Amino acid sequence: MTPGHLKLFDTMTRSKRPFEPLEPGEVKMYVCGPTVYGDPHIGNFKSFISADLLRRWLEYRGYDVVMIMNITDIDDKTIRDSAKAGEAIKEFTQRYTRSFLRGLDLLNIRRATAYPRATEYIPQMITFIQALLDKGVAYVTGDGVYFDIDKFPDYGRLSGVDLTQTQSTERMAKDEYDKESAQDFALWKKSTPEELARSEKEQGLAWDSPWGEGRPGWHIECSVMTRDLLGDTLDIHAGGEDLVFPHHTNEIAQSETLTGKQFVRYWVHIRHLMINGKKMSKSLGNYIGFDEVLAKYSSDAFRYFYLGTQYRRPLDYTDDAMKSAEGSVKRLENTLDLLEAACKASNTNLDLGPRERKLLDEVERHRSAFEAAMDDDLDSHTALDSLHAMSGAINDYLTATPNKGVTLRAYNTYRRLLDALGLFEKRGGGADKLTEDLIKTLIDLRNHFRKEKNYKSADEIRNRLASLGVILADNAEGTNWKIEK
RNA sequence: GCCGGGUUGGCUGAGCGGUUUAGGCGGCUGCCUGCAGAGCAGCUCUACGGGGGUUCGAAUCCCUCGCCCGGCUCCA
Repeated sequence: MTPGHLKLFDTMTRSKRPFEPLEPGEVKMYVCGPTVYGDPHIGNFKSFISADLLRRWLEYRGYDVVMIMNITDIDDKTIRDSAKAGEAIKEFTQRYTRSFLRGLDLLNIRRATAYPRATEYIPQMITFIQALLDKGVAYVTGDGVYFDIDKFPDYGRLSGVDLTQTQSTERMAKDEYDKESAQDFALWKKSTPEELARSEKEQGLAWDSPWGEGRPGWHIECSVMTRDLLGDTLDIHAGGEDLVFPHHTNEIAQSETLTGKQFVRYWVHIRHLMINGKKMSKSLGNYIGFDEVLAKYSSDAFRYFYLGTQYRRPLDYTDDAMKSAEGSVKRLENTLDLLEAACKASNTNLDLGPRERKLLDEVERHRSAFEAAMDDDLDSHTALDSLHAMSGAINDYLTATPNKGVTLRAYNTYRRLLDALGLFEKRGGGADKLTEDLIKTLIDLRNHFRKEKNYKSADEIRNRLASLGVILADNAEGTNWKIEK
C-alpha cells in the first residue's frame, strides 16, 4: 500500500487534487450525518454509503482513519415533528437515531469512530459563540445571535456563489428573523414562548446561555464537534451536495474566524439520488425507505446499485436499475462461491503451468486497474468493470481442475477488493461443526442415491435442504454447499 | 433570473476526434449436468435529445434549442 496516489475532487478548488493528509498516514474525516426527525430514506444512504466507500478506500490504501459523523437532534424539524407526534423530543430523536443505525447495519455501512449528538455539545457551543462575539464578528438581537458574514472576506468561496449577484428569493424576502443582513446566519436561536412552555416539562429543548434560553443554530454543531474530536483542521469533510451552501459555507466562516486556520483540506460532496428521473421529495411523495427496498432486493444489490455510478454523477433509482444490479452482483458473488468451494476442495493439480500463470497475470492486471480507478476520485463504476473482468478470468480458470495454492492467491485478491467495496460481508456459512457434518452426511447420502439413479430421493434431499436455506450445487469434483442468508 | 451538472442501444452504464463503436444485466443457442443451479462458448442488441456548424472524419469540438437534476438560508 503506498498512500499518496489517491486523488479526490475538492469542492473548494473545483479540481481533483492528490490526497495528502496533514499527518502522514492518518486521516481525520468528518461526515455530515442525519437530522433524526424521521426514518432515513434511500437518498440519505447514498451519502452514507459513499462516505463509507471513501473511508474503506483510505483504509485499503493504508491510512489510519478517524471518522466522525454527527447526529442532529435539535433543530426546527425535530421540535416541530416531536410535538406533532405528541412525544418528548428526546424519545423522538432517540427512536429515529436507532432507525438510522439499523439502516447502517443492514446496508453494511461500517460504523464511524463516533456519532456525537448536538445536544451533548451545548456548553462547548456556547463557548464557541461567545468567542465569536468577543471577536466582534457576531451580534445579539432580540431573537438570537447572528454571524455577520461581512466580517468574513472569503465568504461563499466554497459554493462559488457571488452573494452580491444573488437575486433575493421569495424565501429570503419572507425571512422573519431579526437580522442586520438577510444573509447573516444564526449561531443561537432564542426559544419561542411555545418552546419555553414545553421545555418546562421536558429536557432537550432549551438551554441557558448568556443570551437567554435557547438552542443552537444549525451550523454551529459541526464547527464545535469537529474541533473537539478532530482538532482545528480536518483532512476530509464530506456530505450531500445540498450542504455546500449554506451549511458548509457557514461552518467555514465560523471555524476559520475562530481558529485562524484552514478548516478543511478536502471538501467532498456527494450527488443526490433521483427516483424515476425525478428528484426525490416529500412533496412528490416519492421517498422510499430502505426497508421497502430490502424487501425486494438484497443489501448487496442495493450497495452495488450505488457503486455502479461514481459518487459525483447522477444516479436514478428505478426498478430496472435495481434488477440489473441484482443480476450483476449475483454474478460477482457466484465467483466468490466458486472460489470458496475450490479452496475447500481437495485436488491434485500442483502445477504452475500456462493456465495458472495466465490467471495470476490477469488477476494482477485487473487488481491494478481496480486500484487506479478507485484512486481516481473513487471511480467505483470503473472499478466494478475490473472486478467483473477478474471474475470472468477466475471463472474461466475454475472450469478445469485448479491448483489450490493459485486459487487461494486469486481468492485473497478478489476478497480484498470486495471488502474495499463492502460487498458480500454477510455471507452464509458460519455453520458450526456439527451442522457442517450433518450437511456433509446428507450430501453423501444423496450422492449415494444419485449413484443408484434414485433421483427422486436425491432431489428430495436437495429440495428439503433448500427449504432450510442450504443450497447444494453439483459439479465434476463433487457437491458444493452453502447456507443462504 | 443567476450558477453548476446531465441527456448514449430492451435496461444499466463507459467512451470525451479516427483500431472490435466497452463492461454488466436481460434475451437466444450450444457445451456441461440424471435434473437443477453455477460456469464456459457463441449469438443477439449498432445507440448516441433536436437542429445547425468545424473537420478528410464527431457520440466525442463549437453554436443553438429542448428536457432532466442540483444550488441560490436550514433538504443527505
